Amino acid sequence: MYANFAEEFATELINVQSDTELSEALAEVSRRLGFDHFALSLELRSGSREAPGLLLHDYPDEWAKVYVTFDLAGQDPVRRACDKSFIGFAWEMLEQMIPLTRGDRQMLTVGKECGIGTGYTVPRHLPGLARGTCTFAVSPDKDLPRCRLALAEIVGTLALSCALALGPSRGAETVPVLSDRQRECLVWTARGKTAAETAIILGIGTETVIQHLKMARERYQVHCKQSLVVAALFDGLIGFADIIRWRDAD
Amino acid sequence: MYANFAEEFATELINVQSDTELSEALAEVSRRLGFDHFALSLELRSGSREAPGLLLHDYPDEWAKVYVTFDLAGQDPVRRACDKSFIGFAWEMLEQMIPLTRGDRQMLTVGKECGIGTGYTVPRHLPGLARGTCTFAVSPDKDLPRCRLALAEIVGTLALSCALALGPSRGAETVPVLSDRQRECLVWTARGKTAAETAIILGIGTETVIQHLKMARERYQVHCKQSLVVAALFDGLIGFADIIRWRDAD
DNA sequence: ACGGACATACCAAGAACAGGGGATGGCAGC
DNA sequence: GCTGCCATCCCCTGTTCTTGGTATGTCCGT
Repeated sequence: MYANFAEEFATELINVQSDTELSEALAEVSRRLGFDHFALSLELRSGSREAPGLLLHDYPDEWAKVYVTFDLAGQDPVRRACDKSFIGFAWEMLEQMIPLTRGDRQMLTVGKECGIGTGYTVPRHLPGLARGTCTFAVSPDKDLPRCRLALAEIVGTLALSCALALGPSRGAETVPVLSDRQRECLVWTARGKTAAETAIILGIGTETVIQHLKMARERYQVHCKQSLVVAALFDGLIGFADIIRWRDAD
Repeated sequence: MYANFAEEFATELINVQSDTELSEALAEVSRRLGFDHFALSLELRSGSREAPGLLLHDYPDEWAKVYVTFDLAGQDPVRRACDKSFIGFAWEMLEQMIPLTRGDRQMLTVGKECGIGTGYTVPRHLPGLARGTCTFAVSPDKDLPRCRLALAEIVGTLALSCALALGPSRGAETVPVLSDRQRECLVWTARGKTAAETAIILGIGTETVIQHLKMARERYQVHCKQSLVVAALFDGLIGFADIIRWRDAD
């Protein structure tokens, strides 16, 4: 029976034309897989304004309200863990994936009180384009249907692909391009060097370094170092490996 | 059978300790799925220096040699398509995903001549950390085993996860733990807010924000904001999702 | 009940940076 | 030859950060 499950769902998704249809399909399939709730979120990075993204779920109203009003998305440990894994993960694994603060634990507890026990979240990223998650959750008193997690992985991936296809046709993506020198300055900055230190390292003037960083900030339309570093990291212009190794060496 | 296959493979991977073992496991599983070849590549983010990463495959020598000597990786249409999809794709879909140049088509033709007919590639990204693909291919005269593509998706994902785990052993490291308040300040800082702005947002004094950041820097043993943000991002204490959305909103 | 971790608040000196100007030379494309 | 982009350097003003302190009250676990 499971053999065809994924294909069935895939076929179903081909005909999906709207958010609502996708939502209904997901609701049904999550029940059939033995879950009580689903949540799909897709954030598109369109350079422009229009609110890019999609959030479909059938979480209890209470939880949804709490989540939105307190802007818990900004401190959701599940979302953070999504940046660490290629594959879906059960929430029990969170502790092994990322450090949990007290607030994180409390958040999970509040979730339980609102009817979300534990879950399995499928993370997907497209650098510079989109990031998405698809979560399947069960009520507090229940366990995850372990033998269906592989299916959940597939179903989640399919749903996210579908959501992506539903989104705005991605056109002129303007990923800022930095010059080599700008990038070099940026890397050293990310490594924690000051402009003056960077200047010595690169053998140029302090002012020049500041100028490069200034121009880099302009291109990324941010106005401070932190944001610049974060943006460049996210776009893949620089990578952690470029930086982290230098943490003990400096 | 479906569910078990994936779990079997997953169980097998848990015991994998080295590249070679992973390679062998992949070779075997790809045969069982009805493919003739596999290729797994994992690039860990480091723009420069030694290329840290992993390439496992059992492609014909001829093709491997051509691919490497002409540095075809830089112009591989399959790799380009990987930046467009959450889910694995059959190479027949390439045209619908990205524009194919003449060179691209030629490359696919040469591949065929070397014994690689068509394939299914599973792409995965982790912003700032890694980028990986797992491909299952068949000989020129054969078709993809359509009904096993869902399994290939799972198997590919598992293999990539395994490869990632094999990589930089971020094992018994003492990851600094920040208090919730410290983390909040950190998040707003990463979003590009100054201490004063953060203070207003959190409804506390500017000096207090500075104090929190001070203590956070101490715990991470860094002495500037950028490094703090980078370190926290790398450790997963904060995630890109916490930050990026706020780039246009500020 | 006590120590420890946390949140809050303040002070002060000096370094570093953001944002605003200009200015020069090199090099590629049209 | 002009234009545009890049790299380099310089100045200035005001703001923000870093780093070193001190101090109070709360909450939690043992």
